[in-house]
Amino acid sequence: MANKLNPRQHIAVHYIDGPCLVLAGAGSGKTSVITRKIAYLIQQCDMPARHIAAVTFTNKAAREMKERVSKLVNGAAARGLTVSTFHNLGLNIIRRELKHLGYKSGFTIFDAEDAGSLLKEIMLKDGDMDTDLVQSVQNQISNWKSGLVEPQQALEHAQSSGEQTWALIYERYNKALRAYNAVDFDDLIRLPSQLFATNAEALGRWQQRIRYLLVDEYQDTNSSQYQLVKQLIGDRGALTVVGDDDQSIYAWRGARPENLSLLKEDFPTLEVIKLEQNYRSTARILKVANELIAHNPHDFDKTLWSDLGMGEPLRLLRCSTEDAESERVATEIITQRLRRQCKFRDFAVLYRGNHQSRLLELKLQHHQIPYNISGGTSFFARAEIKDVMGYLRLLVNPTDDNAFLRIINTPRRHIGTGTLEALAHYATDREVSLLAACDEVGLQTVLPKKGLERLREFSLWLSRVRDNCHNNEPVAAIREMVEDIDYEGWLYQNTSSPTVAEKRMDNVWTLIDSIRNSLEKHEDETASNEERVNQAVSRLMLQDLLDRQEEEDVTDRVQLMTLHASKGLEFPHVYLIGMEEELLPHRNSIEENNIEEERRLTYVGITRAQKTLTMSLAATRKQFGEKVDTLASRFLAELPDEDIEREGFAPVSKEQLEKKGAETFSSIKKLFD
DNA sequence: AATCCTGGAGTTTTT
DNA sequence: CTCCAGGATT
Repeated sequence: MANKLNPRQHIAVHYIDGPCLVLAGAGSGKTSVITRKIAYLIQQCDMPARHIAAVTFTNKAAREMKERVSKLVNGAAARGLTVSTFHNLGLNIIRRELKHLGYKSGFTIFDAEDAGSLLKEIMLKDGDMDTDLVQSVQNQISNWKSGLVEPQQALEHAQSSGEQTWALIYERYNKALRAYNAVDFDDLIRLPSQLFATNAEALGRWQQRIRYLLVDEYQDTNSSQYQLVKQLIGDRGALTVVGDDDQSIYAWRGARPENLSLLKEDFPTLEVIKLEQNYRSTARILKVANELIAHNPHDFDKTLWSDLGMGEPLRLLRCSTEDAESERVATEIITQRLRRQCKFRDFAVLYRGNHQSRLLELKLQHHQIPYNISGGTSFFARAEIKDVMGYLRLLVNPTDDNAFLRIINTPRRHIGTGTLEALAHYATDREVSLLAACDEVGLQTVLPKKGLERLREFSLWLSRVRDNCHNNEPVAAIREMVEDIDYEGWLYQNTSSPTVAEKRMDNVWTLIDSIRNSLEKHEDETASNEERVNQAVSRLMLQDLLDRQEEEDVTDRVQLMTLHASKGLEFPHVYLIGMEEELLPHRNSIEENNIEEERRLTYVGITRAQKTLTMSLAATRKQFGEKVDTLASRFLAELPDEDIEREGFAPVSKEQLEKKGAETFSSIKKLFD
């Protein structure tokens, strides 16, 4: 958007005299404000780009922002600009301050799965606890970490012996991470913030480096992220944050929307600028959205408006069953596409829970409507990627036992559970890593010859790969490694069809290719091969360079996604399905009395629509096998009647509805024939 | 090691 | 109902 800024946007971009909060409603051009402000700082304020940092929550947002900045500022001037996720910024800080943090080069970043298995191990060994609780303990630890609670404090505040046990596990977990030279995702924020609290010199270095900070989606920050922001800013006030309290939908994973209000207290000179002009939706859609969200309490009042015209009324379809609902949406898309002369990609179907997509998929397939589901298994969660990453992680960090266990028998090396258990036992006793234990002399006393031989062979092989990687061309060494283990052959053997195996192998090459990219892009003459590979792998562990992969199917397809996944996106025609009590608002949220967040979720859904919005519900729905009568969502009652056309609210028999569906469909079929 | 059976649960998700 | 994990069975 190189177009003109509106007056409010203009103020937001040019205000640099102090901390600045931009309350940016949905579709009000917040990304423009951030990118234009970066350009303004560089071009008009002569601030070197390397002293500016912009922080977002997702890699995708960061990428998009980088692109938009580079269109505004010429490449040379933008050199050194930091646009990254919170986690990536944290990673960079940790990397630079390794020695002050007591970590060694080549540390590992544990993902949720790794962290979970580590916890499980701890709970089995030290606590003799029910492993069903692993998930809950993991959540609790994440909450503690993002809420800046140290194990010590957790222990002190424990109200029961149960809580005490959890706090102790938390402590052991942190110690174990250090032993593995590993950090988890929360540590990427927590450790820098901890360092800055205790080490004024380090803080000074980074305050020197970052002289202006911009934060996107501020309502999604958690306590430790806010802490980090405050530390970096100090008393200089060189801060712009952009956010929308009405779009806070991640409180359940630690986000603190009240961080927006806290800004006013922590920065008394805070300048608050509201962006209320919406460039996305019709006035009618905004009117409905405004009415809905007005039912939530507000610290900041905000009313979206647009000059895109009133637009069509919204529609609300009440179908007999969830089957009829999906069928209706599918046939609607066919008719509307023809009537409005638009593309499949102009339609999005939004829903509360992933399971709601299943029926929809069936119906869309049946009508041969191309669609795309966002979510599901990400590129990074794929087994083949985790396997190869396991090798890379072990290459970079020999103490990474999780990686060791993942790959020791992938492909098969005929090392049985008995051998591994003995190895693990030995390693725990000596307090060395599994890989290191393989080479210890004492091991032969506890292991059969064959098992020992195989372990030694593996260890020797890996150190050869490591040497090769450090002394020669790293990417070639990694390719050789993958060929050496005949991963391809293993894939073909262990996959149902050759085409699937081929695709998986493609993914592996993509992964290796992105390492090549990463090494080229971050060419650091001073760093050794080892250091460069370490850095590339740790970036990969944040799936930084990889998730663009998923975007390449932005062809002409209907978009299916959860309400959560839809945040930040927009579509000409939106279907919001399942507008029922217990679904939206979700049953659990009703129980937890968390209606406000559900209302915001609905608000996010409504404000995705540019031209038309159609909501739907089913009168009955199968729940865990049995048919249940549903209740219309309470949110529907909060919307203005005069802007919504209702259909299916007079008693309509199932036969009639089906007939209607069939009629629409056959009339369309004629058009095709 | 691979497969079958049983029981329990059943939101949202990024890094 | 449908999916998963984990145990039991082959």
